[in-house]
Amino acid sequence: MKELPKISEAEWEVMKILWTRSPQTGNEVIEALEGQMDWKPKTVRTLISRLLQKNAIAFQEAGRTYLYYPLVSQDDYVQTETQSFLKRLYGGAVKPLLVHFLREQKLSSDEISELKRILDEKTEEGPDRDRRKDR
Amino acid sequence: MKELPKISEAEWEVMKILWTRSPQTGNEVIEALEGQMDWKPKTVRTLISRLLQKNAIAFQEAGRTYLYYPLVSQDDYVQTETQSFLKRLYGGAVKPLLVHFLREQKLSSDEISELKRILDEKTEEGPDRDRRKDR
DNA sequence: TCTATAAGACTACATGCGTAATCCAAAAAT
DNA sequence: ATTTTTGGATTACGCATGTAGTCTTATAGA
Repeated sequence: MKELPKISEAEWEVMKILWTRSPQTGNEVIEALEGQMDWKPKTVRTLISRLLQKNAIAFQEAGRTYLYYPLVSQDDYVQTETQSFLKRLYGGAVKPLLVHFLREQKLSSDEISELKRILDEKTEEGPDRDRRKDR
Repeated sequence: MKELPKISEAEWEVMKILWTRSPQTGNEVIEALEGQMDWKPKTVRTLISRLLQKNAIAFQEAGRTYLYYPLVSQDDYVQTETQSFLKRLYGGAVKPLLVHFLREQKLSSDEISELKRILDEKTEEGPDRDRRKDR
């Protein structure tokens, strides 16, 4: 697995914009964030520059301006971040977190059904079979 | 809910030590982290000082030295951090995270059973009842 | 009693981050 | 052709963080 660049919280907002649609010009990104983040345009451009340096995004030139697009997938990111989050707070153990959430969170009956269904699938699959290679 | 001080990653390691046992002297904390974190003693003391400033911990004087203890509970912390993590990565929606984990993670059959049991409890409880006051 | 030690206080310094402003060159407007 | 505008590049600056080192003062040892 390649090294994913560290994306800060503010940078993350920019990434989200580019993940939902890309490529986009700087101005488009700025507009998309407007009203939502209360950042000056220059601030957004700074974030874009930093994401470029980190190789989290890239651009194609389109005449006088650039069209930016992500180089890392949101999925990879969420995956990695979640992993390190878990490690930090729950010592890497997933179950305590799951228990915590299943207990604490409001879930609709539909959601509960869906979760149960997923658990059922896992049961059938054979819970203790060697699944090392399955992803 | 009171404002929890922000605890950095390095500081978190110190907190973990104090959460598992307290109060402890600086040296005890330093020893506890030794071999585990590869920090110079002074580094640990800096972290302790910062945690003091942030009111994350406090101390009682014990003769020539201090006995440190946490002022915030690990539970509160994990709770808050998890909340903001979720908001950041999953837009606050718990279900996608649960789905993600139930799918991706290795869980033993025992664990699966336990999770199902918890879901069953929630079902009985009446999924859409107003549970605002239940914690 | 004088001195060495060591705990805690204070200082240090590079890097990352949030939050921009200024500079520069090319395109657009006049 | 000259001026204005505007994207993008560069620079700014304070605070947090990781990672310590130095200073000070009160005990513990000689």
